[in-house]
Amino acid sequence: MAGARVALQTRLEAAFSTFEPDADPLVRPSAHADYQANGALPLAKRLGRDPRELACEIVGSASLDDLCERVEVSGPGFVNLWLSDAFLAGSVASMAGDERLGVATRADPARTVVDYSAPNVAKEMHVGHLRSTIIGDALCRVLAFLGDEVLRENHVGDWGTPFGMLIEHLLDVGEHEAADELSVGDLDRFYRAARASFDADEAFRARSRRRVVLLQSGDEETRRLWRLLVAESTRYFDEVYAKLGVLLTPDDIVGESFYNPMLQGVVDDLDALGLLRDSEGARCVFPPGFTNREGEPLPLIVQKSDGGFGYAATDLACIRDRIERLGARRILYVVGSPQAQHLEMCFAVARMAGWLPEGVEAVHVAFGSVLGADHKMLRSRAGATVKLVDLLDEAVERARSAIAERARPEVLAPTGGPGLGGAPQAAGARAVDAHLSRALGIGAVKYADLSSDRTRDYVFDWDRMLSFDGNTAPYLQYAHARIRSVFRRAAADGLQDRPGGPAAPPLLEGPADRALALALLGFEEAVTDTAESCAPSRLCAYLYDLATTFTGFYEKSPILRAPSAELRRSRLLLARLSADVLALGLDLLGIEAPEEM
RNA sequence: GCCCCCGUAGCUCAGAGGAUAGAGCAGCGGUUUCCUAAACCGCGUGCCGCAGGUUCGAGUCCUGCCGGGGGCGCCA
Repeated sequence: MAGARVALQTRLEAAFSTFEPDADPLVRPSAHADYQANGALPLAKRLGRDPRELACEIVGSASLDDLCERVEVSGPGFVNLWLSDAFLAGSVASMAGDERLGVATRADPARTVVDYSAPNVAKEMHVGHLRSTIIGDALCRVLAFLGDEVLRENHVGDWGTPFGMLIEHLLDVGEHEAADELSVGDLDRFYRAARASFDADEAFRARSRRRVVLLQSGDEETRRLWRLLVAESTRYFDEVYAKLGVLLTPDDIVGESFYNPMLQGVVDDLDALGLLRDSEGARCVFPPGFTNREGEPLPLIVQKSDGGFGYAATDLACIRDRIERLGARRILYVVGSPQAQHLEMCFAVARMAGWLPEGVEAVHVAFGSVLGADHKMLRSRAGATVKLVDLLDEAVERARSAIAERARPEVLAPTGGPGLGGAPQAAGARAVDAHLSRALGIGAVKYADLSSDRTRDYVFDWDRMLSFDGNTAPYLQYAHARIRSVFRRAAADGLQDRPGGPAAPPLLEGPADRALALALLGFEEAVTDTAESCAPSRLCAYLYDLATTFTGFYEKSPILRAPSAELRRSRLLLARLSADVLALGLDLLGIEAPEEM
């Protein structure tokens, strides 16, 4: 089944094509009708016809009778379309009878690599990793739901010159002590201490440089120490991912070290293709169209003047590997916008080398920075970068206290009472279900990130994201929980909302019921649109619109107290489907939808 | 200096070349014998940064400027 807009578009395309092949009817949601088609105006211009007259002819030749109850040409040549209740109700019924809620899988699923998160070994995860992780994870879920074969790739920074320093520091601290420190998650302290030794101590610097050489040359003991750093960090990342509730697992990690053996081949092959040039001792490719501050061609440095490989070499090896070995047809890089030029250059060079062939897409899914209330890059009060775990813990804590302040008694966990081994509670504090706090707090952080246009910077604001009003996770979660509560009540009253077999169409009496049906039918397009634009904010906007439309329905159309049994059944169907769409939509964003709040 | 992104209500943000530019917050006022009031309803706002251009039609596309952010050779 297709969404309502797509159905109208398809029918009108047939009518338009008799006047001009491939003319686009431009069907859009409308304030003046259910939908409007704007395509007659530009077509009339092209054909040199009177637009209103042409619109009337098109409407006359279009077969819309089974979809629309009313079609009207308006103004200079807009075509206003009102769906028939029969079509609306039938579409809702078939959506309700479908496990995928009417969202078809793609006709041409693509093997898609999603490169996201990318923390660094032995370094703290900070808010910069937050956006990549959240956005990338939502895209993975949406694409997988649409049937794409999604390969999650966590391009962890686990290689390079800093590892000489880190390993030497590891030895200074002692392996076991260092492992403890790393697993506790105080990675900044570890890294800073290593850095401090490196900056202050000439002997340490010399050791570090020797250690890098040992690491590169495959010295077994050095490799063992390196693996120790990687393993402890991986465990730490995994804890953060569990806290965040994202799909990433240790199996998704393909660190920079993985590409190390391929780097010489990248350089050699670029050389053989005649793309390499020496510049100030470095070996570079100069893709056309990129210039530096003097207006001279800008190099992509693949091999540094000291013989080491630059990160560009790794990124090129990576693109190559993803296409040749993994068979990717699409690669999404969920990486901050500052890296736009670097990625564009890598893509350009990969195309020049033939590694990124026609028909394979490499996309920079760029995102802006997280800003504090002062509109500057988000920092802690002390001015340091904000640790991601601290931020997540604060989110859960803030959600917990918001719930304790306002929640109804039944969602508060039973208090264990003193002396039962639980932590003593502050005076007046009420115990709150930990899972609910987590669902709300983490959901709020994720939704705040996903709901705004990812290319823009966004202002991080606890009060706004945790508000139960406006375009927030708690609002959507509440809308969902409230619907579920209707069904708990229905069950308690012995009402069965879902008889076996396919659902009978709803009745759609009254504007609120009808508006809800119309909103529900927009789900498929919201999902496909999100996938196509790699913009989770589209799905957020849809879900918020659905939730507000449902709320209008909830206020105006009594469900359990509907005047007739038939109307009650109809409204239960609409309510059930609304809750299911909200839950599935939130799930595609990686956000939990608690049954009760 | 060059390149990229962004400028929409007091604030945070939506806006698919289409009709009268929309939400939420904040402010004021209302709604609970009623399925979750963590909700809902009502009330006001706009030189869509500025100036040109393309178009039947521009917040949306193009050019220039102004303002903010970022990038611009061996860090990733």
